[in-house]
Amino acid sequence: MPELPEVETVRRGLEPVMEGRRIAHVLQKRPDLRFPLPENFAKRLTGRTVLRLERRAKYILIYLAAHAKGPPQSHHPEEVLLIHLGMSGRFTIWPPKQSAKPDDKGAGPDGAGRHDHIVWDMESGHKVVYTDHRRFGYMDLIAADEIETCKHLVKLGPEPLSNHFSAHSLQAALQGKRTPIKSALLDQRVVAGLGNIYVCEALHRSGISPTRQAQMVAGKTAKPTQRVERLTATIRSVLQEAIEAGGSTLQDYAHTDGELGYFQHRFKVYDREGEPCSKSGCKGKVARLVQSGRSTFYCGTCQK
DNA sequence: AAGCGAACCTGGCTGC
DNA sequence: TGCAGCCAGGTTCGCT
Repeated sequence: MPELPEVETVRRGLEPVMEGRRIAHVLQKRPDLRFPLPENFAKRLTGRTVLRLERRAKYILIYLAAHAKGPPQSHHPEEVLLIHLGMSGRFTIWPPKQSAKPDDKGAGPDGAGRHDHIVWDMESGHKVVYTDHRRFGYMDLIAADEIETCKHLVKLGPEPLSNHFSAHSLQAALQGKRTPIKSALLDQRVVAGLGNIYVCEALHRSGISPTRQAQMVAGKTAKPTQRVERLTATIRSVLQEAIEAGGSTLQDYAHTDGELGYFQHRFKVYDREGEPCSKSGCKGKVARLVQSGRSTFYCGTCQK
């Protein structure tokens, strides 16, 4: 599920519980997620203070202080805990002393749920539980001065909400690509953080057919085409609006069950096969097709 | 070299 | 109710 807006929402949800706080205890229930967890993973996190939480594309980056507070321990360098949520990774925050029962998705306050894999006990008494039933998620520990060049991040394209992403950069990235624009936008080297949902949404909003070849969207000159201009703007607005929608769900997370990131707002085309197109004035209806093994939802009438 | 399908793993839903 | 088959929001690998 998690694309850039969901990952950002999770990051914001973890921040108040983790930033500036110490990890008092780590429970690691299995040696691997998608990949093996780092050597001595639990030990290396225990006692470390979280400096700040950042996000790059779909990765959460948790910066850990160089030295543990309290009793002297080994002198760790400053490190970054890098987290990818895969398809089904999620975090749940359990406030201190809550004697809650496991929720209906199998997560429990003590990490007792069937797919609860990692539990961080913060010094404040909060528990942060990582649950991932498909186990496509992963975590790694990277020296802070190597984070930008580490294997996970080094090939990523521009961050879509930053100044590094522009009609000009997108134009250049799409040129010469014969693959459909839908597939090109899923390529994290072209622009980082989009997934299947937001690619469908951005293409719909910009009126571009998902089957159009990337190189035909971009044209041959350095000057961005109108389609690329529109696409750049809609990628930004679709993501920005989704982050705002996610932010509003965070405000009452304490109200609910502490689960982060799973705001379900309805999308304009995604998963709406057969419904009328929502674009004003358009009489088309939403169709579904499969491109490189993934569902694409689009309107054949207003997307050209 | 680019681009596509399969694989990774588990669970939920649909239809017979 | 049971069960086979299909589907899932991501990434990587291996083949053409």
